[in-house]
Order: sequence, then structure tokens, then C-alpha cells
Amino acid sequence: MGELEKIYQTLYSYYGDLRWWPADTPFEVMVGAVLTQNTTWNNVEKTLKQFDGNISPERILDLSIEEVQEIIRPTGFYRQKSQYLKAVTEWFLSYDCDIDLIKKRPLLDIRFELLQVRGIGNETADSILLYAFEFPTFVVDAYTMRLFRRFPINAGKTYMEVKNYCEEELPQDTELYNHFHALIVHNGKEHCKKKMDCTGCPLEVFCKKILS
DNA sequence: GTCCCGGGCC
DNA sequence: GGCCCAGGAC
Repeated sequence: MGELEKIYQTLYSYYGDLRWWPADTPFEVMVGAVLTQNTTWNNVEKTLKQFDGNISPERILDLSIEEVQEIIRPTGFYRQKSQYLKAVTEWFLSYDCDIDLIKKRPLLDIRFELLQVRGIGNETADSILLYAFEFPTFVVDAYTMRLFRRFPINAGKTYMEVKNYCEEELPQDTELYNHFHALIVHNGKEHCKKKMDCTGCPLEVFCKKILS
């Protein structure tokens, strides 16, 4: 077993199944992925409640930019995010909001298309691909980068380097990537914070104890 | 590199 | 009130 798999097994046996992504529909995952950019999930939840259980492509397109801004204000960056939500909804509509149609297309094609949408960068694209469409694509985020900087492995410096490293080291498995990312984020909030708190961290034995 | 922004915690 | 936290566009 490789180092990465050992790390996964350790986190999984410690925290268990975290059941990401908390959303009712794939479209809600897309909306949440945009809203959580540079924002804690706690704030996103406030906003999702503001939608009163009606988060549909039609609703997003019907609302004016100002109305969307008012609803999503608690997530911050609401001026840009209101535009991003419209843009990603338009993209979804280009597939008639047909999840099965999207799932049948090659992963890299959909990824490329998402990256052309205003407001969708690497992390948001991979989050949508993995958690909304269940493509086996590894999601990297600030927690992942921080954790790997402190690890006795060299996963790379850039987003794509780290992503490719993980996908080469691990089986191409949607469930595995789903759980792994959730576990990394959870452990990042609990222990592997900017200011490290290694006491009680399940990964302590693996980790280089150096300040990043 | 700088700008966009709010909420939580102290 | 000050500081920390969280991606993408340009």
C-alpha cells in the first residue's frame, strides 16, 4: 500500500464516512460549489436556506442579478458570485439540465467546458465534477495543499501537480476521492490548521513536524 | 500581485 | 474593533 492510501485508511478509520456533499440535487451541489469559494460552509448554509427549498436553474435565471445578490449576501463576494451562478446555470442549461447526458461525456471534456465558465476554476470544476456528476476526479484545496506541504511526500507545488500525483497514486474511484477530500478538509479544520495542532491528530505519526 | 466580501472569534 | 478564514479574475 502506498503512503497516500495509508493516510486515507488512517483518516477513514478515525473519522468514518463523512457523507459529502450535503445537498439534495446535483444542481444544488453546483450552486454550493460556487458559493463556498473563499467562504466557510457555515455561511453557505445560511444562504441556501434563503432560497426556501427552491434552488432550480429556472429560479436562478428568473431572479435579477440584484435579487440573487440579496439572497447570497452572507457568502461574501456576492457581486461576482451572482454573475458566476448565472453563468454556471447557463452552462447547465446547455445540456438541458440533463445529468445523465453530462455523465456520458468524457470527464476531461466536461472539465474543460467548466473551466471556460466565468467563476469556475480548478477547484470549483473538480468539486462539481466529483460531487454533482460523480466523475472520478481528485479535488485539491487549501487544506490539501497545506497538509501535503507538511507531509514527508512530495506531491508537487501547483494545483494540477498535486491533483495528478494523487490520481496516479490512488485507484480512479469516485467514492474514494469523495471520502478522501471530505476527510482532508475535516482534519484540516480539526488539526492541520494554519497554526498546527498535532495533539490528537490521527496523522501525527506520518507528519513532518515543521512549521509551514 | 491585487481586488472582491461577510461571518466567527477574540 | 482587529484578525483569521475561505477561490477566482485580471
